[in-house]
Amino acid sequence: MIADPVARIRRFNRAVTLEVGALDTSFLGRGRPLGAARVLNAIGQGLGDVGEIRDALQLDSGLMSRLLRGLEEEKLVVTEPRPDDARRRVARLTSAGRREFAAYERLSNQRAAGLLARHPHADELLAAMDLVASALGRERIAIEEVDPRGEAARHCLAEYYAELARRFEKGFDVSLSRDPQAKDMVHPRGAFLVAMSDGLPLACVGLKGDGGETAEVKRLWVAPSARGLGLGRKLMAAVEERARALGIRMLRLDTNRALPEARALYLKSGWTEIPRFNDDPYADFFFEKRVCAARDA
Amino acid sequence: MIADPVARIRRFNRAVTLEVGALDTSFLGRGRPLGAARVLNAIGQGLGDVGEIRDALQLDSGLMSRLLRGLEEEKLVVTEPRPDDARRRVARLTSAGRREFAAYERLSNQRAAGLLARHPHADELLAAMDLVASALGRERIAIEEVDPRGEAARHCLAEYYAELARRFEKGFDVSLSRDPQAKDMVHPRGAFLVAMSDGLPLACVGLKGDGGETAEVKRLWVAPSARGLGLGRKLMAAVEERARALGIRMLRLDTNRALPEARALYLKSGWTEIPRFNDDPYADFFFEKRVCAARDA
DNA sequence: GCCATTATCTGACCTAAGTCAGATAATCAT
DNA sequence: ATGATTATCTGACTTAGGTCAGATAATGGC
Repeated sequence: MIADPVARIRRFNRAVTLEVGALDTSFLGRGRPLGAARVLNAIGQGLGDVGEIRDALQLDSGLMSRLLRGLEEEKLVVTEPRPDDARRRVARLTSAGRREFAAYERLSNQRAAGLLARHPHADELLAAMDLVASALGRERIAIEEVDPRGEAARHCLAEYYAELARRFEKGFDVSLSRDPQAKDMVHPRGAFLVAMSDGLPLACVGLKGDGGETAEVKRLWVAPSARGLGLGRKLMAAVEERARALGIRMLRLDTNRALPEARALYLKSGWTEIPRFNDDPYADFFFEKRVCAARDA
Repeated sequence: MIADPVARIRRFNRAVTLEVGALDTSFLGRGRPLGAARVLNAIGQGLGDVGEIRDALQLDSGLMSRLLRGLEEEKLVVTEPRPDDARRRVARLTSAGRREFAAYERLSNQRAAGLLARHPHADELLAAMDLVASALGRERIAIEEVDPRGEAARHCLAEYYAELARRFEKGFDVSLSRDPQAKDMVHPRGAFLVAMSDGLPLACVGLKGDGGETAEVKRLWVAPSARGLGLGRKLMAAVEERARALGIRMLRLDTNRALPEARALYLKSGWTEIPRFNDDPYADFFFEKRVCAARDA
């Protein structure tokens, strides 16, 4: 009873409400109501269109308008009609606005850093926070196609290689593996997909093509804090879809015996085991799947 | 940069604000503003004194008074002066109030249960939530003396035995260990202390005495989600203090080689290793510490 | 018994947030 | 060109939450 799951969630809610409540009122620490601070923050994050901000913050149009007027009176923001459609207006920060936005950012960062400094095992705390945030925000996870040399992809790949090094019996050295060139994983030969959750990349998969009708699926990885959310399955479906759009007819992949959950996923989602098709020292199992085929035929 | 700890904490804050914000407005789901719902909830939790509620919810006395009048008008609450001091008033729920309180409880429980049901690895999510809640609430962890047969103690001991079974090479069977009688761990022979964090017991330790000047420290355990917060050290200090108050002059304990962190704690906090003093099959190391001695002498 | 203290309540007032019905002006479809 | 649609703004109004200066009444110390 005392460890009743529901009671534990409610304890979590109380703990977090206290902490996050303090965070909200810290916005008031700069003498501006929360609503105005939120709008300033949204503009600082890069939102410009008034309608966009309104949607993002779920504000009534009247309220939005007034908050914007207030920020204009403070000379933190200027608005102007959009050249291509003069009904819409775009807002941007003045230099004073940028200073003020930076001050809010600093405050938030200080609070977060303070929390970390107070906790002796910051790594575990962060991992737990990631897990909770991913679970709570699972409806807001979006699959995006990104540049495999960009920040999000590099983050995923670094975590992926580190995990292989931990899990493979003999460790993992990326230079021994058949490392695909990044240019084989960008349009129009291939693609690189990541699952983004509020700015944090949680999972990735690469599609490596050579311009022909066959391509290879590589680098499937899901962050430990996001396992169980079905991201592997979603990414595999997305990469198949992407391959179909690129005119690819046959997909292949290889995997290692130290990754049983990956093999289970492939078996479960329509892949067929085939004989070895390369000499990668880390590859133990080989699969293929035809795309563009009639469904369930 | 993308995995910058501060950015990750802020992502956590955003995810949780959305979830907890929805929770707050769900209080509005019963047509009552948040303030009134909070007061009703506080009374339902057992707070009676008006001043106590005011302190707990951090409300201005004027606002508190008005919220209470509102609940009285709704016939959910009655207040009366306290017999021993007629300046103070106590509030309690009417039967309609109890029904309303129960409805809020049901709503909260449903929300929590819904969250669990949506997540495939509920255990890990709960463990992560416990860890975050314990870290955020570390200033609000209190050490209490409890009955070793009570709910909090039984919860700790069950977790403790389960952990020993996992970590000992040959498993753990409590019947083989020299299990102290509960009556040896209550006043005036001994004590049982738990560290409580908002209703959840996070750690425990027992002091087993026989009425003489020597006693034994047993059953030191810290929940995995609370390790690194210094609770082990705090409990050992508290149990020493408690022993001193009971007139005990010498403490002893034994521990197993599979628990290196416990041994390190004893070595670090002034315990002396001594020869085996019992035939417990699970004991590998033995320590003693003199209490009532001059500090650092 | 008297006075300072304490707990609660009341009235006056304020700000933040949000709602809603038009007003205004630009754009789109025909 | 004209009427419907769209984006934003303005004014009037409401509710929630909160502050503050006394009012009221009970208590405790002397």
